[in-house]
Amino acid sequence: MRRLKRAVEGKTIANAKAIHPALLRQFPDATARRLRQRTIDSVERRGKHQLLHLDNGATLHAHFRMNGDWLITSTEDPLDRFTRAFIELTDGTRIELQDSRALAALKLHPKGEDALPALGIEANDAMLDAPHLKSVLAKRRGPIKPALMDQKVIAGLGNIYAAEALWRSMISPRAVASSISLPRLERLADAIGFVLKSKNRPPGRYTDNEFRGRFQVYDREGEACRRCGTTIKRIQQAGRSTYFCPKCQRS
DNA sequence: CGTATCCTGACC
DNA sequence: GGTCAGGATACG
Repeated sequence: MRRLKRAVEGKTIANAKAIHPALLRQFPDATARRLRQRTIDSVERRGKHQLLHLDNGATLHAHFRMNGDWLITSTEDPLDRFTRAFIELTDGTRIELQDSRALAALKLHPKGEDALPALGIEANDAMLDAPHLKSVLAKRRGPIKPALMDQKVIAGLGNIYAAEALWRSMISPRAVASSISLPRLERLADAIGFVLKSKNRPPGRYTDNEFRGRFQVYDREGEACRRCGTTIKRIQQAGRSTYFCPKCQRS
């Protein structure tokens, strides 16, 4: 999002296009054409959502989902093999929505229309503390790990960092969300802040092989817990893999 | 609440 | 060929 911001803020769109059926459904040519000659006033992030605010009050909403990323290129460059949509600016900059699985969201919202779903507190907000967690988790019946990944509970936390935060705070991913004690929620809130700090996470994407194994539990099934040596386990929760240490993460 | 679904690619 | 993948949503 920061790279996007640097590349497009204050610039004017020359052309835009989706080039994959899944993207075209949400961003048809008629919509793409409406972006022409619009200036991008600002780029904003909310949770995992990116909002490009245009000079006519409309908002272009982008969400990478699983695999998405922005490629910043030039209009002279050939399109990347996995580019599913792109926006070209009048200065020759092109931003490509690179998304092999084509699961990303790209949608233009006219002025006045809400581009965002309901979202909880930002994962990196200093106001995210134990009392806040207590109140948003109070009426959840299920386990904590899926609750942490619910964007209405916390905006911006996903599968990796939910697992990392639970490992750091020594809380079982299966712990019932509503019945976690305040002291443990305090550890959890601190852990969320910690694991998201840039100095505590890999500088690249986790699939960039050189950055794997940089997590404490995520994707470490069968390896030794870095705290107690116990073998890291993988379970399924809400259809997603959860990695955790069965010994030092307690319910 | 969990599950199926949207997609394609990497890896076994 | 099967399994898994950083996410969200519609549905039961």
